[in-house]
Amino acid sequence: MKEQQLLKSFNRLSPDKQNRILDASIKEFSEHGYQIASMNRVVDSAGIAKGSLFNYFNTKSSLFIYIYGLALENVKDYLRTVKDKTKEDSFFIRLEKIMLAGVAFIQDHPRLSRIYFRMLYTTDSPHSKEILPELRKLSGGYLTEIIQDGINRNELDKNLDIEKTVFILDSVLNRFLKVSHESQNTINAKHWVESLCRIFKNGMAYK
Amino acid sequence: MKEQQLLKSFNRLSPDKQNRILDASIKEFSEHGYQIASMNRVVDSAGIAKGSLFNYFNTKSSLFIYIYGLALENVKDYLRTVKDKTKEDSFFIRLEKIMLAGVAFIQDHPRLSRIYFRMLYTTDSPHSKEILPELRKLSGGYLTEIIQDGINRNELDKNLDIEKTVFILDSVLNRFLKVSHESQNTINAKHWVESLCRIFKNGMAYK
Amino acid sequence: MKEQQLLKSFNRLSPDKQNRILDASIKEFSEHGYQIASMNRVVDSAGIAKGSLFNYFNTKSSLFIYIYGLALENVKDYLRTVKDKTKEDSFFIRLEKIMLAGVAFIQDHPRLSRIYFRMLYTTDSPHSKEILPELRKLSGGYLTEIIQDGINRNELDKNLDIEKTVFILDSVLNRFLKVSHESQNTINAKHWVESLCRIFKNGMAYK
Amino acid sequence: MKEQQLLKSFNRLSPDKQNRILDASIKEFSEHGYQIASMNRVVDSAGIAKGSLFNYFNTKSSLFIYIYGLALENVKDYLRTVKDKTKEDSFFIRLEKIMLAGVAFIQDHPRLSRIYFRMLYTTDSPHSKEILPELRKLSGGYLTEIIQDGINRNELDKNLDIEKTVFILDSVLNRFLKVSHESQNTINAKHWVESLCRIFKNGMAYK
DNA sequence: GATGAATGAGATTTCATTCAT
DNA sequence: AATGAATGAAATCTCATTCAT
Repeated sequence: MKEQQLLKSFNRLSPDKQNRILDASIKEFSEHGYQIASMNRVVDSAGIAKGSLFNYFNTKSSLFIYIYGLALENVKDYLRTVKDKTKEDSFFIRLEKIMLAGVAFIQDHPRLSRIYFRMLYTTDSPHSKEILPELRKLSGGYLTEIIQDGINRNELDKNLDIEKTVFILDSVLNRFLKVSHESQNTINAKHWVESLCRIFKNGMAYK
Repeated sequence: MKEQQLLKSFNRLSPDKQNRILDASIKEFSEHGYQIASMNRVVDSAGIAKGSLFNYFNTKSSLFIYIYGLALENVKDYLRTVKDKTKEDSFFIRLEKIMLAGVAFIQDHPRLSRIYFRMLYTTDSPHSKEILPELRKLSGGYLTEIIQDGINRNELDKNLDIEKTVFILDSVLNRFLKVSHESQNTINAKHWVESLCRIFKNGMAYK
Repeated sequence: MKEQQLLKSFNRLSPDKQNRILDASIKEFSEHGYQIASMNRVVDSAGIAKGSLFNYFNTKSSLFIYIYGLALENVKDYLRTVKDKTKEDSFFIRLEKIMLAGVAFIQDHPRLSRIYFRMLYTTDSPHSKEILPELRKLSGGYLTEIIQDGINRNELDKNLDIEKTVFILDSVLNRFLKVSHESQNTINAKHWVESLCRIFKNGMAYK
Repeated sequence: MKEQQLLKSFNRLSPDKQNRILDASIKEFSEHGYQIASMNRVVDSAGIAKGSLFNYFNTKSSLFIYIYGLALENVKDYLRTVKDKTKEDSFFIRLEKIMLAGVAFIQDHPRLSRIYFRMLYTTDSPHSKEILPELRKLSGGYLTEIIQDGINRNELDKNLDIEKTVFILDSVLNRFLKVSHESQNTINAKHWVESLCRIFKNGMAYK
């Protein structure tokens, strides 16, 4: 309830001020991670008083959680959108489109992406113990649905161990997006995606 | 040369003291990562004077690099050993054994493993810009050799795109070991490994 | 701009607190010079928290520069005042008055004087490479004007090498003031000044 | 007696080692002054054990005093030599030669010169309270003799106030040498010396 | 005589948070 | 609601000196 009130307080600010604060916070957390991020730098770069920031967000931790929530909302939106858009595609085409949409998302939201990747790979944030499983469950559930669709349409092997298949796709997808993020999209994404999906489809064994 | 002298200085210490310092440092870096790791805590937990630690390692950064080097040596040893031991095995058997050996390594060296995983996934360490590619090259080269062996023996598809295959195996392997590390080996590793390799072998498509 | 803000921050303090901080800083820098001066001692002697001092002045260096600026302003004021007051005097009378006014200045501002002398003679301060020439130019320009006045009024030798004359007067003046400062004004300033000026006037040669 | 023993201990070292230590010490004190000079850097740069340096010189302070004594001996030698060499010259010629010899000394011994100038102008060394008057007395006595010679030969005004004349010459001489030292001898020393001496000789007044 | 490991005080600076105005 | 002064703990690192070997 208190928290609610605080956010109300933040939400009542002028959009311009809200944006300055969000920009500064996203920048800070994406560049430094949670622990090293500095509230001092946030207020300096947002051009507000130090006390004000603590009026809107009681603690550094709660500011972070707010920012993290934003990043998560964005990711969820993207996942939902791309799922809907590819409803009619066959499984492997759909997978390709999902991966390429991820690359595009990273290009459009580099700093939010960085926060998202940090959450996936570090443990220095508040609630990180709860966040990581939450994220894994999110992408796991998502891929499970896609795979189930593929099975239902007779595009995937009926005897597939779904849990392991999800694991493989999730691992490769995340790593691919991370590399794409780190390399600042200089790789040929389309070619990579096609090659990876071909291997998923056919396996590696000699035929 | 100066560096050499410093390490000499550390190496001249009694093995007991060396171990106390290494234990404390590994613990600190594995629990907190580079930036948050505290030299104060290291000296407290090693039971030495603050000045002494800085006599052995000029800076926090150089202590970290030393510890990182240790972790890397251990990983390299393990990789070499398991490759030699599995020379005669067919590709997918070999892959299974490598993965299971990784799980065993993590059980035996939980803190070094954590440092290794940190290096793979964070960017807050000195030289991390150089370290990550170095590690990727290490595991990439390793897997390339294993795959090439498999192709030479007609166990793998001759038309495989090796680079992408390495990418897939590396992603899944790392993620699997990371999960195994995080879950403290409570999962059924053998079952997982078999299932994952079966999918690698056969692919996901309906037949 | 940031600097501006910081000074604002300091200027907003109560005059009493400002003075305690200035007193403590001037004392510290005048007694120890820049490098040995200790921010710890400053906060202790000013009776403020360590963090506070760094709120007002980001760094030791910027505190020093502020204090140095104060000293410089005081010196410039004194120079301007005494020049105006002695407009009508003949050259050597004027010179005497300037020197005696310097002695008085030192008596009134012993610690600022010490900082000023430190800047003239040491190289351990930030920007000291730029400061020394700045100070030399200040006193050089000043003396040049005085001398030029003397020449215009036919009180000084028309063939004087002005640059060298400035050099001589500057050297002796500074040394005289420094000695006066070190001896805590126990010498007979008036007598010294008269004697020195007589030699300047007549030279040393046998006539 | 203890001190004596220590120096004996230092003097018994091989000339090579002595020189390495002296070089390192002179470098350190000339670059940093007494307080900032670091015994650690001295041993590093001399390539000896830390304990050894403290065997030869009990304390940082006594090392400094030894080095300072060296610088002083060098200066005294130079003063004696140039005085003897110019016995036959008339006063103002002699003065010119003394000044130019000073410039040459600085060129030959830049680091000892720096230590000497530091002693003249800073107060951060042990015994600096006693050292400064000692140095002033040294150069004062020296100039007094030279001036007295000039008076005896009827080259200088018999009514000169010797004390003040010494003061003027000492001030200008020191400042001139300091500037020469700082400018790394890029000024035209001969021209400066002649001009300065001409003014000393004739005075500044309109004739 | 030579060595260098050991020490702990002290240096500057950053930090999240509080609270009176 | 907004402000920014105040705080002291904690960070990394340097230092001259001692002393057992």
